[in-house]
Amino acid sequence: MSKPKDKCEIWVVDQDRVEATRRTLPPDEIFTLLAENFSALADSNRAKILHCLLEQELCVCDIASIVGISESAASQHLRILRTLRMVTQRKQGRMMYYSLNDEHVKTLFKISLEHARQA
Amino acid sequence: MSKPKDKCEIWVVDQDRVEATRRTLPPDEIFTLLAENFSALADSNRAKILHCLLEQELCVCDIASIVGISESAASQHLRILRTLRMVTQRKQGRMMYYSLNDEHVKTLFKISLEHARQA
DNA sequence: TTATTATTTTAGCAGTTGCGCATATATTAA
DNA sequence: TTAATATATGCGCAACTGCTAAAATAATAA
Repeated sequence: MSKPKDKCEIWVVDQDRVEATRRTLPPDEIFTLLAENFSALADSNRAKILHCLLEQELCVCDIASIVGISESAASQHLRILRTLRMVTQRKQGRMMYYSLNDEHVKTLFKISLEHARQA
Repeated sequence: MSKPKDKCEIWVVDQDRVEATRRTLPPDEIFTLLAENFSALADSNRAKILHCLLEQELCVCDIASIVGISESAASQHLRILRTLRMVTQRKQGRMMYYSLNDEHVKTLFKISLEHARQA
C-alpha cells in the first residue's frame, strides 16, 4: 500500500495503475453529457414515449393516451426530451407533433431495448 | 377527434393509430428493466467507474481514488451496479475486486460513450 | 486475544424528480 | 368579441438519489 499524493487521504493499492487509469478517463463534460442522456431514458414513461416515436410522429394527447399518463405529464416529459435534443416538434394548428430528432437516438434506443429484452 | 374507450377521459386525435401504437409497445417489465439499466448509467460517477473497469479489475479503494469519491460512496455505487448485474466481485484477502460482468455491458457502454463524444 | 484495515451498511440530510393540479398561452370556432 | 381546445408552465408534494458520517463486518497482523 502506498501513501496518497497531495492532501487526499485515500490509500491506494496500486499507485501506478491508479494514475494510469485516471489518465484514460475522458474529461468530466463527457460523463456529464453521458449521464444526462441516460437519465432521459432512465424513466419508463419517457422510454415508452420514445418507443412510440420510433416509426411516426405523434401529438401530445395521443402520446399521453398511448402511454397512459396525463397530457401535462406527457408535455413535461417531452420538454425534457426536447431539451436534450432527442425529439423535435412541429406545430400544426393548435396541436404539437413530436418526432425523434435523429437516427442517433433511434439507434441507441433500439440497441438498448435489445439488451433489456435479453436480460 | 374521437371519444376515448373505457373510462379514460383523454381525447385522442387518431384512435386507430393510438391503439395500433399501443399494441406495438413491449410489456411494462421491459420498460422497467430498460429504465433501471439506464439509471445505472445516469450518474456520472457510476459512468466513470464503469469506464475504469473497461480493461481491468480494480479494488474499491482504487476505484474511489481514481474517480475522486469516498470509499463509502464507491461501495454504494458498486452495490447498485452489482444489483443490476453490470459488475461482478472477487474477494482476495480483505479486498474486493470488481470487474465488468460481461461484454454486453462493455459494448453498450462503449457505444453510448461514442454517442456522448459526438454530441 | 486485540488492533488494524478494506469494505459494507445504516441513518440522516439536501437536492432532484415525476406527477397532479391550477393557471397561462395560443389557436380555432362561433 | 367570447368560448372551446391543445399544449405549456408554475407550484407543491411525495418519493427517490447520492452523499457524509458513523457503526458494523470481515480478514489480517501483532
